[in-house]
Amino acid sequence: MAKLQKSIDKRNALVKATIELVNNNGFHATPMSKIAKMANVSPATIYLYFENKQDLVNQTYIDVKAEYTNYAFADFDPNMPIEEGFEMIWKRIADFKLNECEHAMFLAQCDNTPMIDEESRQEGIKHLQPLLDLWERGKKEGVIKPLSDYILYAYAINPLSFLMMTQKRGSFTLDKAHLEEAYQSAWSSIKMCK
Amino acid sequence: MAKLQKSIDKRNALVKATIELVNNNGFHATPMSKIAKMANVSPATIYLYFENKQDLVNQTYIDVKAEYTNYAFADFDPNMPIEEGFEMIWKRIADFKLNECEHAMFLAQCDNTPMIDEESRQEGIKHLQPLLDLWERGKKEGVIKPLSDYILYAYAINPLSFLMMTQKRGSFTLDKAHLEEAYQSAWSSIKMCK
DNA sequence: AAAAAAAGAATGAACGTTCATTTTTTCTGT
DNA sequence: ACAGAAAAAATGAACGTTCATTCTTTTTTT
Repeated sequence: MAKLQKSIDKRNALVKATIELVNNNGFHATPMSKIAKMANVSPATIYLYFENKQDLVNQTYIDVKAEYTNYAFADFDPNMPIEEGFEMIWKRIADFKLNECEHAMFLAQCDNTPMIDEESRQEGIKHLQPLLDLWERGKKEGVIKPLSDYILYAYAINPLSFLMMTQKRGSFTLDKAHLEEAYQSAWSSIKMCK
Repeated sequence: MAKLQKSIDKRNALVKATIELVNNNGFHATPMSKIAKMANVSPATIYLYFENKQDLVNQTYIDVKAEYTNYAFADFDPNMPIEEGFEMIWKRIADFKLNECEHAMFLAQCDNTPMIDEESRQEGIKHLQPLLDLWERGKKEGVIKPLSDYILYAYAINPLSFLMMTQKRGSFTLDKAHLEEAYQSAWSSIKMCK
């Protein structure tokens, strides 16, 4: 176990360094040598844990995506009432984007860039299923508008990425009150009107 | 004029090649030599038109951003009624993201990446003023929710970027009906409820 | 003929990756 | 429990390649 533990620590340090450097400099300006230095490791050691640079960034993406969805669904129970479940998930996602914003920024960069392999991208999407299931149920119950999942995501969830990004750029800070406003906008854009 | 024209043609070809290559391969995988080849120009010639690679990508960004806002506000008149003006701008933006989606994708990539200088980013934001002015007027008239411009943009405009991206990835196509639904979601997320 | 624009080849630096070696960990027999 | 052999992990230096940029020459325009 001691041996395995050490390996995991090193792998995590490499993933962490990748996130930080890609966030600050972009993929195009983060050489393996810098990643190694930041993780306190020799460049050659990276290749004991990852096949090559592409594999490192793919695996980092999948790791962070999994962390994101675990965080989002941590307290969620598929039997909850629709609105309650949605609010819980939405607020967990908002928390993630604000508290773990290094990780959220990394995902935003990956999602708009050809820097991740298509295969890893697909892998990352899978974990979102509970939210899609909730929407499906909501549509059947007549609580959620009968729109494509993509449109629902675009209006209910994706705006948080934009807000996180502008906040990170310093032009604007998202306080408690803003967050409640944003939640109301999100919910009202997907709920069935009475 | 012949000379000037020729120069402009060459500059445009370089900008166009940059957009196409960065879209398909990412900034990290588009060398100057490929840009030159695609523009039918020697690598050395790039440096007659641009200081260096960073300058080329900054200028490309500003060019595309200006094209975007020109397109968005082409038929807009600041004296229009709020809702009519918003609908016009929104639909022009939607058109741009669907018809000029190479350019829209390039902007999406730039906006979530540290590949553009902060100065050029600021330069690109300026042209959005007419929309902010419209919202300001809407808030005064009690037609638009009194929210921060960033939140309004996040819910009313930004979802289009996400939809364009997923459409480009082929998972989904945004038809006329979808577009009308999306517009209704956008408007209902920012309009004052009666 | 002079000036400007463009070209291809050249340059030095930086990159991703691998190689030969050293260090650390694990295993074995006593 | 422990010496020491075997295996595994880690390293720094080195390799070949590719890159952004520049230099010198050629071509085109004035």
